Amino acid sequence: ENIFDRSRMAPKTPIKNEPVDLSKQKGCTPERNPITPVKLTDRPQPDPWTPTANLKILVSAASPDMRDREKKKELFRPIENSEQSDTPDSLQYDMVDDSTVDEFEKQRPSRKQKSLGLLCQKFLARYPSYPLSTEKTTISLDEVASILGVERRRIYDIVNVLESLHLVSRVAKNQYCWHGRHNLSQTLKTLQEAGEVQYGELMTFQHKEQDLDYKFGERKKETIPDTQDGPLLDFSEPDCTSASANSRKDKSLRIMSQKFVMLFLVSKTKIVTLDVAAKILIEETQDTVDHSKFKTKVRRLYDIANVLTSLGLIKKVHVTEERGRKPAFKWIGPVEFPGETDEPRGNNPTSDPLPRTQRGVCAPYQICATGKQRFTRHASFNGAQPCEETRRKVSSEPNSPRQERQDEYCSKMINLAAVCRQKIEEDTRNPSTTSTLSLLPVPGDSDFCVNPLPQAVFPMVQADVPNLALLNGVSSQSLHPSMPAASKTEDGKPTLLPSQPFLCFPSSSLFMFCGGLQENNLRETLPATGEVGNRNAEAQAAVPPTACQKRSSHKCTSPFAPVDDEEPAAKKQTMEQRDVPLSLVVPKKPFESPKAESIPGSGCTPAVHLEDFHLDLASPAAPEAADKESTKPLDSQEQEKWSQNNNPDEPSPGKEHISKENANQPFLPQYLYVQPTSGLSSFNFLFSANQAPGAFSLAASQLPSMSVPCVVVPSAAMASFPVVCSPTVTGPLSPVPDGSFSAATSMNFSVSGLASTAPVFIGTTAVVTPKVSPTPSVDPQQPAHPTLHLSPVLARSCGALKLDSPVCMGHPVTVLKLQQPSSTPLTPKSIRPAHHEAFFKTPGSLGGPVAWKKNEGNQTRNASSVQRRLEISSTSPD
DNA sequence: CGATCCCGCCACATT
DNA sequence: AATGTGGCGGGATCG
Repeated sequence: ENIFDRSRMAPKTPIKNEPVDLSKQKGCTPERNPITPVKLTDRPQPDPWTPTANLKILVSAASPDMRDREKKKELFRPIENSEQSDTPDSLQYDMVDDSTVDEFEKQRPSRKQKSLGLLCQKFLARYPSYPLSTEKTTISLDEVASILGVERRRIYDIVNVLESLHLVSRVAKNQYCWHGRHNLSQTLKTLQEAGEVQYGELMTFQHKEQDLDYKFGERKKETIPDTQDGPLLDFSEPDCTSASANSRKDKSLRIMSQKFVMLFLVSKTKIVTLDVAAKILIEETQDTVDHSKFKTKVRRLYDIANVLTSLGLIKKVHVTEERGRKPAFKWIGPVEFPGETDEPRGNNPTSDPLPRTQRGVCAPYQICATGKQRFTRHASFNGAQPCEETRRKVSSEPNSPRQERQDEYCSKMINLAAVCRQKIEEDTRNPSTTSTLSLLPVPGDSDFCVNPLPQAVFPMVQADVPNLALLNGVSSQSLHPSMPAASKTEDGKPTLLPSQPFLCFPSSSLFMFCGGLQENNLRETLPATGEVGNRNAEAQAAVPPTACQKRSSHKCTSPFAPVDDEEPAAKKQTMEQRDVPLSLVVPKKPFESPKAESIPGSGCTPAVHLEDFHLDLASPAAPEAADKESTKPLDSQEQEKWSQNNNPDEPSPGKEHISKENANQPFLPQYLYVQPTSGLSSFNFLFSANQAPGAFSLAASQLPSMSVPCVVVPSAAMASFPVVCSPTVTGPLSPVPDGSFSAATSMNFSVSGLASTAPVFIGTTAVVTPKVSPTPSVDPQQPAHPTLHLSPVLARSCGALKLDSPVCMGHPVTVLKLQQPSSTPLTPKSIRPAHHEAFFKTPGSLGGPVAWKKNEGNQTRNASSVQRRLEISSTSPD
């Protein structure tokens, strides 16, 4: 019976009758040419076309499932088919199915069948990924909607996302022009650049939010205003802006989509959790508060993610945390965008793939090519903003400025940090998942957007708290104890990253460092490992190669020394190039690297990585360790550079300031420092801010590597220490080998200085999985990739550390031991239990713990995760 | 029960 | 005013 109906229906009438979508769609389309389909509903359809029709209706009404099945079937059809032919055919199929269906009832694919992702696939199947330039394909929304059998609304969802990536552009009223992926890389590149910049802003916002939240209204300052501008503007972008016309509406989906993509591109790890993304995206909303809002954002993100997934740009993964697993998405699309530097952004008509003309309209969506322009507005930052160019050039830039920015910058950093952390956490949680972040890998290019700004940051922070910083990771430990070891692998394996320079911060405050990791570094790291391993065996934590901090370097300088500003651009550049990885040194002793040991190393690879982040905290006594690290000589050159830059800074200021509150000096801009809130005081995190999207694909993909470098510094200790930055730098470009060494060296370097004090450095460990390494990235020597992976450090261990001395972590570095390790009792509790909270807080948040708590309550989300970990870590320590 | 996310109301934009 | 767009969130479904 059904069959009949359908057959008939299809051709003839549209489905009015049926409530069911299916029918409508199919049937309708044809008739409806007029584009917008009217709702079926409109007509209530009294008469059933056929007897069967009635049945159908009944059925559908009765059992949604049934309907679903039908739909499913439709869906099932090969996409290709679906295109045109479908319509009619589909009916048939359905019919057939129906009969069978009953049987199948169980299945009821329904919902899934209707998923946006599937719909998107069908949609995409209709058009060539790389259409000939000559042909322009126009897409009629109505047509597509009818063909695909969905409401137009759904098509908008898809198209909006595609438009954000410039795969399509809107030409007119129901018309879109299909561009295909020709420009995708450019777009991504642009987004990446813009992302760096923007993020900062966003991040800021977040801070605010947090702060705000818990605080009473103290909003901090200025920030607020910015918020708005920031993000949105970007999109609006420079060129296109023209129209600012688009009003606000533009925003959402399209912008959200771009931002979401940016997050991926910016993050070292290519993984972004939904909640993190939502938070970031909410930025605008300073309020955040609403839970509902968050929910809504997440919903939208799912929509976007579905489309991106269909495009093959991301994939779903889960990051397991202590609490549970969190949904996350991993970027699987291209990471680097070679060639085109700044391509002509949309501006050039010529190049621009998209038809600019229309653009006016589109414009908003477009991304600003480079963030630069946008920056203008950011200018406030002070020129700091480095667009890519700037960054790159950093040298040119005057860094100095910035105080103002600092704040902003800081905030940004923080945000990033938060993000990173989460990622890390995530990774840690589920090592298995893979999710890791790959941080390091930042490509040389990756610059840190922020960098420039940074200097100021520190000052703000200051709060200080005492103790150490932790990394999350902890939880992971609990999960897999073994893990830790892995990270280390100490054996020197690759894990360590050689290159990173260290930073030490005294004070409690958090700092952000930025280090870009460069590829080179990464690579380098590998080689280094051996050395590293030597040093400390495990310890090595420090070494994370990757970190490149180009910027950081200068930043560092600036911060430290008042001088910063002065820095010669040139230096900066150099520095940048070199990136210094930060390495943190942690007190080594403790660990014996339980982890490492435990893990035989390589074996664990992936998992390990995840865990990676552990910090060693073991003994305060670190100095020795430091020494070890230091052992290696870096490339002199690089070091020198650093030294130049850094040195000045470091020496003096670091210590003091930090210790104090002043902190004006921002160290490395590149990293984020998170000041502990009162509660947490103990930990400080540093995250590399760098976007470094560049990370190339790591081989790792499999592995989750985190790129994020995190550093935790115990505040207390810090004071005593001078800041050390190891400039490890390896030239980014440079020679690989050097790199490795350099890293090491850097470490050494720092150490030496520190040693006396016995500061601790913590490096995030970058663990590389041996296996992983395979990615041949470049030179064999540089197994680098692997290096990329950082291992998260465990917080607890940190905790321990903090006690004694300050710790510095270099993000790229691997941390060596982390947690658990035997010796260290990591348990934080002993150390300072209270503090964890602070962890992620933004500097602003300094406020007492209390405030913090509030936050939790309110926004659990933001902080919560981190905090949780912390807590957990503390508790869990194994 | 949390994660997903379909569905479509309805406001705002455009014609 | 009609129609195009698309924000938004209830609530169903999945896992």
